[in-house]
Amino acid sequence: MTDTKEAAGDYRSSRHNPHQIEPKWQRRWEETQSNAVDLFDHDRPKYYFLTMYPYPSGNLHVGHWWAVAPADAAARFLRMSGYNVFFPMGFDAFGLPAENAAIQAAREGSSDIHPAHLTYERMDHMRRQFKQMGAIFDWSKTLATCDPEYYRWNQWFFLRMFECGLAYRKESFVNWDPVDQTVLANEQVIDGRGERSGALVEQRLMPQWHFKITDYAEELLDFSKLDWPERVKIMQTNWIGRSDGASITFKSERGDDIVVFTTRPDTLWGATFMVLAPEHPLVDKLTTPDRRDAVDAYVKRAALASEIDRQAQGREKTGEFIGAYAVNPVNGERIPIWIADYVLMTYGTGAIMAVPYGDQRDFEFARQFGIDIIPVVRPTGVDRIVVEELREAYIGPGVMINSGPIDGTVHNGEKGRNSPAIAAAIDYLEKNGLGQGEVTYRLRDWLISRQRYWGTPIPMLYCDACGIVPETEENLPVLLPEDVEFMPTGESPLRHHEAFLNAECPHCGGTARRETDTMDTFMDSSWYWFRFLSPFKSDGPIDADLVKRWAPVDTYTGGIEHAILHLMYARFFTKVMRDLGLIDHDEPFLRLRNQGMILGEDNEKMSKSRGNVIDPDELIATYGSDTVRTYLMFLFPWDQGGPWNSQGIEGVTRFLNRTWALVTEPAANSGPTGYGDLKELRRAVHHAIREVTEDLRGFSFNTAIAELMTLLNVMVRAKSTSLVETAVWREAVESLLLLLAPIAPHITEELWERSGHEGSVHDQSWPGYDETALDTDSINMAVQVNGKLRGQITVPAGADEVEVLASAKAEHNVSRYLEGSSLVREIVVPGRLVNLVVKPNG
RNA sequence: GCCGGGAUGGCGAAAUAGGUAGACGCAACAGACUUAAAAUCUGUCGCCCCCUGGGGCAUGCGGGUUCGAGUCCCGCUCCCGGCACCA
Repeated sequence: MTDTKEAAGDYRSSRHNPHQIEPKWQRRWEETQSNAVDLFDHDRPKYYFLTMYPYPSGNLHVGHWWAVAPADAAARFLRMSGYNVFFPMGFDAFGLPAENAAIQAAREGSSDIHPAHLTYERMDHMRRQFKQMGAIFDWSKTLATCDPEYYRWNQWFFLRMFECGLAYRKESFVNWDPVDQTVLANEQVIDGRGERSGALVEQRLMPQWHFKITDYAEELLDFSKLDWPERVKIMQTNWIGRSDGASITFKSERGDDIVVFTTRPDTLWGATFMVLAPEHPLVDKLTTPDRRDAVDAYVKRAALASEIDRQAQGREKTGEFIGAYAVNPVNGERIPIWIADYVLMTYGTGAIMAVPYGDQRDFEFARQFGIDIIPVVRPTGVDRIVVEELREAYIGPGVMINSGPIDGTVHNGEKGRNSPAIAAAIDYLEKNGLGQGEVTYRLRDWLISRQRYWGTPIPMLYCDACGIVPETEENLPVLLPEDVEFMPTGESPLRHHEAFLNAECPHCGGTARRETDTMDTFMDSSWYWFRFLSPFKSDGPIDADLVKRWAPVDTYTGGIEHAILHLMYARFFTKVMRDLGLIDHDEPFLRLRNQGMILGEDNEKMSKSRGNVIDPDELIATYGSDTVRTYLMFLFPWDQGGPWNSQGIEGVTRFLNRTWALVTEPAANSGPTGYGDLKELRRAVHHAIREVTEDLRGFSFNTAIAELMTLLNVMVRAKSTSLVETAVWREAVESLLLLLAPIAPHITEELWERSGHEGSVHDQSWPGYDETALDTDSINMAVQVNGKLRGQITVPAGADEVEVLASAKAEHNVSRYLEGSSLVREIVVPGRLVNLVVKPNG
């Protein structure tokens, strides 16, 4: 204890001291269980508000605050508005970083880091940090996905999906990350590199578990029940990639069927060659001896090339003729068969009919290798098409030519049967048994296997006698063993854990080996919001009654980076649960809002290596939680994000200090009350109520705070008058605290108490506004002459057009512009402006 | 290349059924209080011209519609994000 400290304390006594009041209220709220949610409360309408749960990285960074604090304000606002709000928080606790820490330790010869211990420690720490934020999370309903009582239900779902064929194992080309030693989903490969490791991804053929998300492709394209940002819906739609077209069966000269998919069956008569993917199974069979060496070499080169290399080859088309020919089913033309890496085995059938006239890639290929081009669509206004003069493929609308039975039909540029020419072609194919209309999707099945330790074990067994056998439900959970030794190579320790590996076959009782792959962690996040409702339920994954009452989630918030992955898997999983009879709704999250990203002060993504990371703990130590929360919400629009600015926080500190002083300091009460002051103050209060209510409803936190600052400024000016004795003043103070409560929960609670109120400010009803209080006696209007602002007038609120015009014309500056001119038009926008249109005389 | 989103003072930003551009805040400048500083309070603050009153120009660039355009239409430039040989 020192004198200076005392003095500082005295000096600051009239200032807001967050370090004193914030811990005080956090303690009080915990003691009184004020954040406890009664999920069985029927009296109020329910509201399930969810924000994406974090990975337990060890510390809340400012991005967590940026994502969560405004969501908390929105949830608090809804609670005051009369809803029973459930706003839970938990941890996405499985995943690579914790395991990598253990592997790193193993490399350094130490073995005292275990992902489980590390993860639980970090979760404890982050839970304490969340409490400092003052969020209304009910911590009695939380979950961690690495808890066996959570992941056993992942396994349970897997078994259900295996039973109905939605989970299956197949050997397929997968993205192998050589650094993380695991397979990655397509979604985790960015520009040919592993999303996490940044390593160049290799193509490997491995047996892997998949979920049949493609069965739901069509339903996933339906967003009609969702209030979601347009761009998220567009991103998912593009990812699913629906293509409307036809599949057509060509025959090789030997008689093999070669099925192709095309969106332009109308151009079939213009097919002058065929291309197979290098991996296509028919390549080997059809290649002629004289082409064998060249084809083999090309196939080998294509297999070795990673995705990024294929792209790096640029626009130049490569390929090899395989010596064989196919027959165009509609006209009997003999066309050469090529292989080329621009045709992908993973899309469509891995084979295409090539129409150089109507497809840019085919055009480039044909030009590269001197293959014929047959024009099949004549654009309007063009009489003659000179093939030699074509610079690029023609993909626009026109009349079909050189196309036998569909000659003269019109391709209007639309997709599928919406184009008469395409419809005619499909009709022709179907009538003659050569093909049929078909829809394909870019979306592929969800690759769920991960060759990692720190995840949910896939509950499957390999029995020498019975083959692939599912674990029985009674044996769940298949526990992840803790006594494992991490390999410096990064290989999963499960592969060497005898006690885990050896199991009894549930079918024959013989010996079986356990699957050592674990599940993609997106499995965990595909149903976690159901589990929040009953985290300790031991006889099933979800509580059907509570789910019926609370699901789906009313508002979900989180980063745009999950626009495709997590959000699409969650939608898929919800539909699967519905089809398994577990729930009866179709969509998990009715309303979605994405926050933008908060960047470092240098306008770059925050990262340790750049040294631009903002530490929220330091900010709180200096300013307190309320200031940090409020500043984050004030800084820029939440859905936009932007760079952190360490200067601006002072403005919010001042705002909260001024609010503190307004409520705690005695009024000067000396000045006179001006005429209309009372009404003006009341107008400002009700205007603020209206604006803040609308802003919080629409997640416009920055403008809500600006409005509160405006109200405070009005009140500070009013405080020096005798207004403070009035009921209007008391209403103003109460309203200010209520409107600010969701944003800055601690200071408002303290001031609510200090201003003599019983109970918590957070248990109060959200204020409503009085429309009539917004009326004014007189209105300011702008006066324009020929659209240019020339003056201002003040007119009585009820003034009619004649009065307004008279007043406008009399305005001294305006009248100057009217002299010597004749008035040709008068425009009055009530309450806004007058525009006088004049023409010079003569 | 295709699909989204964006561009407003020195800075973060407000304002769209077309109607007074720059609310709110930061920074800056000037002043008050103070022995001084901090804090606080008051004032100024888009650019340019001018004598108070005013005037001209301004929402990325160029056109258009309109009495009136940050807002609507056409054509560009740049920035950010997603997808990327998807047949």
